[in-house]
Amino acid sequence: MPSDDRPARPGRPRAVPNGDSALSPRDQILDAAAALFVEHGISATSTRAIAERVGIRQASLYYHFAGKDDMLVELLTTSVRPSLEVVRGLESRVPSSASAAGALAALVVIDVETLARTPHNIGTLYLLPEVQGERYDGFRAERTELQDTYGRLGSLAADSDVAAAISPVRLGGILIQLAETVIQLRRDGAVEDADRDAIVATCLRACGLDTAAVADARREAASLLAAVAV
Amino acid sequence: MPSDDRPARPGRPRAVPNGDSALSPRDQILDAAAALFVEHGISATSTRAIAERVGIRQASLYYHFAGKDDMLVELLTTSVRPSLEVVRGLESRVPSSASAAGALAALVVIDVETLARTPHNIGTLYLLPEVQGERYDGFRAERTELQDTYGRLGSLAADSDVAAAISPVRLGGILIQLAETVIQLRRDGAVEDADRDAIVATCLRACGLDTAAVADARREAASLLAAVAV
DNA sequence: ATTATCTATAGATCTATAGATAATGC
DNA sequence: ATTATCTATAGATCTATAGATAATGC
Repeated sequence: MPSDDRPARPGRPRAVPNGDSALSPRDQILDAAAALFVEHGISATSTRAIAERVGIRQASLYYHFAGKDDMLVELLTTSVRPSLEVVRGLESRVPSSASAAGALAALVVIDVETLARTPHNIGTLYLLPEVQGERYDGFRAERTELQDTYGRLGSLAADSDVAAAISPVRLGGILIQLAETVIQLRRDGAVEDADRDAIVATCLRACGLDTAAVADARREAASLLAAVAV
Repeated sequence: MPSDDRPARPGRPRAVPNGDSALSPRDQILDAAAALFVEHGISATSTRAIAERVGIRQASLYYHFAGKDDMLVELLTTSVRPSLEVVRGLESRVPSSASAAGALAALVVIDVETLARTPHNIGTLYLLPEVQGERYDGFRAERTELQDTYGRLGSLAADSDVAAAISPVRLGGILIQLAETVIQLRRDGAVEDADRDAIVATCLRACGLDTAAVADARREAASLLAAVAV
């Protein structure tokens, strides 16, 4: 059996031995905090509960984090960062090498995919009242940047009737909300391909694209993403 | 001045006199709890904080409610109930006296309006993790009924391409989420007519309706609502 | 010596109950 | 007598710090 005892790190051993997590203690804590924050909320999660889930004593958390807030900040950033990075690359290609509709479709695909894969569905954390405090302005700014991109691409992609009726800011709010539908879906159960497809298509239709235009945009998105792919 | 001293009720007077609220003590408590739950979350709101906001002592809450849970249940129900009632009346008119698209438009208008007017934006409470517990099954069932109605009306109203691509359940999830965009908008600031219009139009477009069909549905919704009006 | 944990605990809550009290209403 | 409040408080947390300890690494 390949029971490799990973390079034992210095420090007093845990009262309850580590189990087999390959994660650093820091990441073990973040993972436990994420699961509990999502399930019970932030204030309802005690530092003791987090520690218990990790398998260490409550006080030991403070060696790694200043407190729950500190953990939260790190969790929040991981939940937008990936979309944001792809997005920054994407927008620069419009309209020279990509249509706005194609780029929007790609954005939605990426964002939905990121949210669908996020550990413990931490996208839900954004909805919690604690996160509305100034303490998290930095994170909210990143999310706003994402929303603005939705607004810009959406307005560019929009059919003239939609563009006339809905301002970019409003459209951005609606589109990001649509993409985030996936968060709610995950709450209720598994997210299937058909769910993702439905969300992407709805975002495009929200901009006034018809069935043919939707199909075109998706095709374009697929190749765009293949080009940017990791 | 019409400073009518409302019929003084029996009971020991408050240490800090009532101010001028026309609400019953029970409703004063609900109102304070709503504001604090929305702003800080449920667990982060102490019974002491609620009492303080009302202007009574912490222990006095327990004369009216068994605890925070008890208040929450009541708040949640007020936030769906109104939409639900109108909705039950609405659906029965399809397709005899109303088209599905017209009825869907009416549903969205009502729901958005209800959420836009709800005191302290208590629609946000639904998003909190505490509400996912079984304790609130009853409430969640009502919300599911609303979602199902969105799914049924949406699928009936849908253009054949959309109907083929998106199942009623999924469509219901997407549409209710769209309507609830108004909750997020309220978080950021005032909700304007243009916001409501944008949401209603987007729901219809999500079903594959084009500009002309959207306009028709809205017109129909207006007269439907006039007929059901309070 | 450094690192990562541990044990112990102070101080600050927070919830919910017991029992007293100050009004009204009969 | 009934009602709606009050005061006081027990018991259960919960957070964050101080200081000890058991490893590794030099």
